[in-house]
Amino acid sequence: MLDAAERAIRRDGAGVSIDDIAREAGVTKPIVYAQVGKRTTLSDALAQRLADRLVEAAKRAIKKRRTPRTRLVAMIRSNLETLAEHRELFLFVTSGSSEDMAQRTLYLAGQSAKPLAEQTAAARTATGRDPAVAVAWSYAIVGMLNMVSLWWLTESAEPAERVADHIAELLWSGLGSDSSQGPT
Amino acid sequence: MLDAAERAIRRDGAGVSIDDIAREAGVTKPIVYAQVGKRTTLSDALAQRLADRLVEAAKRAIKKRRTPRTRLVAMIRSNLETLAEHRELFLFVTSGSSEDMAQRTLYLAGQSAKPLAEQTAAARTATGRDPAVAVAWSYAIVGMLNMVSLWWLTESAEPAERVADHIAELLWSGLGSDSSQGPT
DNA sequence: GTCGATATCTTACTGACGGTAAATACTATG
DNA sequence: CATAGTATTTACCGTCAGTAAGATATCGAC
Repeated sequence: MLDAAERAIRRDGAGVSIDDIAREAGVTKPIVYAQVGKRTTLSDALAQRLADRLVEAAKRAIKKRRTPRTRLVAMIRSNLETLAEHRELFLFVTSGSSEDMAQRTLYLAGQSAKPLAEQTAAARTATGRDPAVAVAWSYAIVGMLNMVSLWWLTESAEPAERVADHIAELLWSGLGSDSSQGPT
Repeated sequence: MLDAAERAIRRDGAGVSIDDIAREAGVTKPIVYAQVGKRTTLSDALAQRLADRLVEAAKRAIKKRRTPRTRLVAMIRSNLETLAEHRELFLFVTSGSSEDMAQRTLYLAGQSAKPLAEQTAAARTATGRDPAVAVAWSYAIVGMLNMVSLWWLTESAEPAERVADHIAELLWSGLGSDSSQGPT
């Protein structure tokens, strides 16, 4: 059923109607409602699947790399490519009106961010630094990746590799690595 | 008229209907359509205003600071507080279904990001480094700020000051400042 | 095999909303 | 007062989320 929903989204775009999804699943609307609840519930479930895939792909991607820096590049690139593969699904789960979208976006972000946060907290604790930044950092990184992905998917012609390199440099070395610059 | 729309959004939330906006403006629906066009046009116009305010507030905030690093903290904090002040408006312009929301989110981001991008490019050119990263970095930073703001507005109880400090540290020094960590 | 009960699916409906066309009130000019 | 033209409203259409009532199938009892 969720698979059918994904097929319908892939075919008809993020603005697909429940009726379309039902048709794609070979049933009628009330069946969809009985199985997955209202639209927001469906979105939540699909967001969960997407988050799982992102985390899964990231894990697979960084397994081959050895240094933290190359792992970072691999993770970013994996994120770009996974979202490119599920473009409409990504738009579907991040759309939806008002309060609800905020909740779901945060949930999606939170799922992706949790591994990052745990590890960042552990690493900082291990080196005797404040782990309190971990949660904020995780959301920051996920938000960054989401926006960059959206931009890359929609407006950029650069290869994923290049974009991933750029973002990794920012994320790894920061703006301060050249001390003469900063926001004006 | 746009002011009335903002009042309606503030009062009734991001899911406000055009009829509500018209009522708030003391007119009827077709007048709204005649003056600002369809819902997406309205959203675009309000996104522009919000972007202007963000840039304006950021400029004001960093004027008092001297070092790049403190300017960065001030900019982030200004972003958090400005979006907190316009929470519902922020949710309104970043919602909306499907393809359309992507366009507008990118536009909003692009507006906020433009000053950042120009300056980053200039600074990097001045120090003999590749300025090609500038555009990607701008979107990255804006996405980061948006997500952190959303999280902070919705789920965090920490003061803006602390969050701004955390994010500034990430953005200024990067993940690599302690070389033992990195994504797993 | 037939009848009745229960679970399952579908058709049909409601309410809300975005967007627009037709109707109406208003104003200016002769 | 009449008429032309404009501003505004009322009334409408199509679409869609969500649900209730009706139809159909399944299964047990006799």
